[in-house]
Amino acid sequence: MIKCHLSRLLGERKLKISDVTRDTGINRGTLTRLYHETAERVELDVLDALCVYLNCGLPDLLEYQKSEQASPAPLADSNG
Amino acid sequence: MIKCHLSRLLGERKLKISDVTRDTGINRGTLTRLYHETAERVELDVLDALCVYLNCGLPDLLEYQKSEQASPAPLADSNG
DNA sequence: AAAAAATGATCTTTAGAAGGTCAAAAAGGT
DNA sequence: ACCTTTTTGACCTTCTAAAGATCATTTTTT
Repeated sequence: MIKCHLSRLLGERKLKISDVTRDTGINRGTLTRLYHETAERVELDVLDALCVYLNCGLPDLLEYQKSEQASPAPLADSNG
Repeated sequence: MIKCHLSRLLGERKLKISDVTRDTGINRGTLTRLYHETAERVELDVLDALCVYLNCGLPDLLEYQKSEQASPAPLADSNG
């Protein structure tokens, strides 16, 4: 699954959602969804603006947490 | 800006867009947009499925390239 | 306690992914 | 070379969730 660490990042910096909205122009509803991890999509512009604003990399904001590998990566040069 | 390295990842693995569509169920149009970096949004489920399928982390797929950033402490007395 | 600010909830609008189809381009086989 | 199959790009319609706005509640500040 994809984890969003916006709440942690804001907490560490003692920032409020309203601060981020005010300073970046990102919609408050969007930030709220990311904060509470209820967002299902994200605009790349938003990711970019958050990385700029928080001065962090994408991995700090979004993390892929491997749960289980259902199917291994396919081999390309054996067949096909 | 946010760079998407799907084309590189597929190239390295000698995979075609059609392979990914077939194996992951991700919409071909979505993959095409990510491949050509014309996507403006992305579903978190898609990122997750791609990381699982390509057995890679999010940073391998999406990269934040710092270009310019907001200055937290602008200079007032510079002699420009 | 009052005022201001921040947040959660919800509604409508808008943008773009999902899903499908068609034609052109590659790839494969005879 | 030819023909067939697969892949891909382009386009259209449908559907979903972010954008934008507003209201009520909660929290913070004075």
